[in-house]
Amino acid sequence: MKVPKYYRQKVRILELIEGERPGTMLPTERELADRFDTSRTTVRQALAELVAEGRLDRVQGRGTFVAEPKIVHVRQLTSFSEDLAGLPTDSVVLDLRVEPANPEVAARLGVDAGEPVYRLERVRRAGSEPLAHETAYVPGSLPDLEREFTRRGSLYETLRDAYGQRVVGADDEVETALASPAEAEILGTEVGLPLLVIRRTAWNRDGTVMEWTRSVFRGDRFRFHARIGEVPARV
Amino acid sequence: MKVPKYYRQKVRILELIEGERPGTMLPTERELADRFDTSRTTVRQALAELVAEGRLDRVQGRGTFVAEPKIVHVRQLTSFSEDLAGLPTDSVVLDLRVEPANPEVAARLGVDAGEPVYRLERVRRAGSEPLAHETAYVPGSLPDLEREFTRRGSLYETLRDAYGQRVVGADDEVETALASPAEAEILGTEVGLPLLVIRRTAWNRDGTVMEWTRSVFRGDRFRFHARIGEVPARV
DNA sequence: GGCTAAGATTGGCATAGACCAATCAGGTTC
DNA sequence: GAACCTGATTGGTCTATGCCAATCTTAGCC
Repeated sequence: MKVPKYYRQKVRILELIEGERPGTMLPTERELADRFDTSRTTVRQALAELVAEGRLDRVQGRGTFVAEPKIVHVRQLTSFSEDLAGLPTDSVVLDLRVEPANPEVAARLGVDAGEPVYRLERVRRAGSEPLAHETAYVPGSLPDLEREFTRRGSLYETLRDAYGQRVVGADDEVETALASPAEAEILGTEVGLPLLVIRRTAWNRDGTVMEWTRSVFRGDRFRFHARIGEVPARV
Repeated sequence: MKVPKYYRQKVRILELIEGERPGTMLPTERELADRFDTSRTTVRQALAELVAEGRLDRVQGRGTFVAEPKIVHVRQLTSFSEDLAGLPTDSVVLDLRVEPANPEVAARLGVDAGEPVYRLERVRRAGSEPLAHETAYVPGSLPDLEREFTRRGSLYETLRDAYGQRVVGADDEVETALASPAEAEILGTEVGLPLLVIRRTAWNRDGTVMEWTRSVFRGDRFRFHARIGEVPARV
């Protein structure tokens, strides 16, 4: 099995930070290159993967540091509630408006292209750091949505309490992607880092699609939980 | 918003392959660098991300080609059946043996460290390409497991039919990771490409943990489905 | 004491180039 | 005709280097 040279440096760096507390500073890139007798380019490739895995943080002008472990568990996949396990959460609305459905949105929502739909764009935060960028599309007529939603904060709660629409099922599609410059900016991460993209279609009792949402999560900071079937008797 | 130069080349390459059929060959890296008036290094960085996203395939000595779209949908997250949607599937057993539980496995299975557990290592294939590498740990005493399992092929089916143990619930943890040389070799992919790692804990009616499995999927080829709640009335 | 300017340090980005390894096409040899 | 060799082509890996941008430290000044 061929092991690239940068990968061996990666292993050595892992040994170096083994047991170190988050926030501990690593030697500079130039020093690591010197110490490992290789080029700075190769060292940077090793560091880049460790950053992508959430093991290190790099800050221009300051240095490279041991990162906090991935601790945030999201149970987005498992329930219809919109909150996270444990951490205090808030969500910042970037945009809420009505617009004509583009072909993809129309297909997902089961309406005609061009039909007006609500578009809600948010940034979810856990603690103080950005967690996800979400864009939700909702069909139908929801008078005063902005006011009702602002009052409650939760989309599902608003749909249920203000409009009598209850989500009873959903289909999630999960895949990996890489951060574009726009996504990197919103999520406070770097271009090219791995993301988790989740597309959710949710329906009510009639089988009518109530919502289609595309969520983008930082892959280096978060981990997802999905519980299916019966809850264990103990625990 | 800062857009790195390689990212602009990435967009240009996407335009270049827009509408091209899978298998179409791109210009060589040296030619792209020349045409875009940049260095081969920068072009390669753009190509690397497109490969990681599953848009391109690169083969040393042959060239760079438009990849098949991510078509394989896996519904691992949604059910206890072990098969995939659509494609013919098989699984190759790499190893099946009894070994003492290491601390992590013991904690997940709820047994003491050092206790003997079954360890089943497989490669799942969809069509002819490797899909996932799975290592399952099963506690308890399952006499003749190898024979029973070989006869049926499915672990859940074997546990149910041969040992009267039925899985009624599971907890999945999903996160991104990067391919190690060993994983890249098994999955037929490249070192450093994004993967999806799913760790499943499954229990029976008593709440006893029956299985703990770590699965590693290629992020560039596959997409996951999870259905929760009620199935829609129509569709 | 507090502000500012200058310099050093650190990571970020892009380049040019050398050499290796796999592949393929064409010619040669048997 | 089949097998083999050879050279050209293509992607794979690594190096060395230059300059930019953010940050921190220090010295100087008021």
